[in-house]
Amino acid sequence: MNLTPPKKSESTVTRDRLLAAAMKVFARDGLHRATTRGIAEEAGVNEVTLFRHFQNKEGLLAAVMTQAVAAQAVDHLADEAQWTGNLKQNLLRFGRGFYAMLERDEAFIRTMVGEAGRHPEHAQRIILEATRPVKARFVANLETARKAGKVRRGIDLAVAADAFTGMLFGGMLRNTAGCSENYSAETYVATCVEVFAAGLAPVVRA
Amino acid sequence: MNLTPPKKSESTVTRDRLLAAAMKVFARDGLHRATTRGIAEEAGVNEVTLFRHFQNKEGLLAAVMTQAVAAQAVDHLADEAQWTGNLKQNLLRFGRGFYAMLERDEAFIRTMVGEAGRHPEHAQRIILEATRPVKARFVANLETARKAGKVRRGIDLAVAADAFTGMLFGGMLRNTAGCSENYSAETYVATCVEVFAAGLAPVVRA
DNA sequence: TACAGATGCAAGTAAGTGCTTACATGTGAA
DNA sequence: TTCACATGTAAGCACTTACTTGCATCTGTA
Repeated sequence: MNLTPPKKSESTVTRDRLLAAAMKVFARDGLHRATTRGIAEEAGVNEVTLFRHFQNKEGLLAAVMTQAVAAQAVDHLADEAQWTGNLKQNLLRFGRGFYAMLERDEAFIRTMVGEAGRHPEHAQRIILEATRPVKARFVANLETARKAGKVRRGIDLAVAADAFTGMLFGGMLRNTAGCSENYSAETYVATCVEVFAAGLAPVVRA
Repeated sequence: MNLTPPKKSESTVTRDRLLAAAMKVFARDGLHRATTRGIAEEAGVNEVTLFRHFQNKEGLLAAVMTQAVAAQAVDHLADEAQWTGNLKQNLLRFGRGFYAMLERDEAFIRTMVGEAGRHPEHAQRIILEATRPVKARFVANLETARKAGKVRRGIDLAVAADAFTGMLFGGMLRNTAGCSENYSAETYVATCVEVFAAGLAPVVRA
């Protein structure tokens, strides 16, 4: 059997198309329901070519995961250069951007959540690597705000940051499932920011 | 037909064992990966018996969903009888109970999240029916607290309630995936409560 | 031109899947 | 006993899936 992966520049085009198609089909149909035939068809490529590039379906999945991490690139969301003015405005801008990103990748995120129990190491790596830089900057910005006296003490800001993103995350899953009654996604994000900002605000003493 | 069958027939026992096994295997392997053979084996029942009770795999899934809603029964979590004392303590008790429930049903919840895009009507129904009573009471309690002057105005408490549970939900998904660094689930819940309670607290004027 | 790597195409294999059919066994009630 | 009913056993069908093999075709380069 010939296992040597092709590695010329022309083949990388095919490889990329396969990766994009796999990402799409995996997200749409789930990891198990997705078929190599369907992925090859989506890529406009022969199924055999798929196996020539990635030895098997699992290899393809691993490549998709690895690429997905690099493709996220949402660092700008927490860019400290933009973190001026009052805390609430910053949280609102960050929250909106973060939520929009979650909504855009909803399908893929859902399958990741569902399959995380079956592929713990993959899921853990992808989540950590994809969110680490954003989270680090977000936390740093919160701590800067604290030094400026805009955030009270007594709260672990790393945990609070997870609480904030988790709030948006859980809300997005609920909203996109059609389980939010009588309010929009924007309302949800705004409420999250309102409560979170007030929750971090320094205590006013009479 | 016979109107009074108080005796639990043998058939009902088999049916319940199949439902329990299906719930377990669906949660463990995912809806598609789960096989009728595997479910029957888990139930200690012949595969043919499965098809005699539920016409097909989809019928079994529907029955599992229907039963899952009834099996939740976590209304007590937001029981107003317990909502005395200060708001933060109540939120902490509610939050801990809610989070524990999420953690207990993690596997099933994950597959539901993952499959929600493929079974929108089922997922929506199960989420709404399972969470509606809890949410209704939770919101009612928050509004009672507001009337007592413990919660500020200008916030839609129904949305805020979703934000709180969403925060716990998102955190549970992250924690159980091993993506929370350096802190425990209890710390997470406590931080959520700390921030949320402060976020709802009335504004103190100097 | 000659060659090598990348792809397409046709066909097939082994395994697994949902689901069915036919028949035998046990049990409780009339 | 007799009989209906729930279940077990064995076998199989029609289909899908991951993956393989062999060979033809194209394309860029030396």
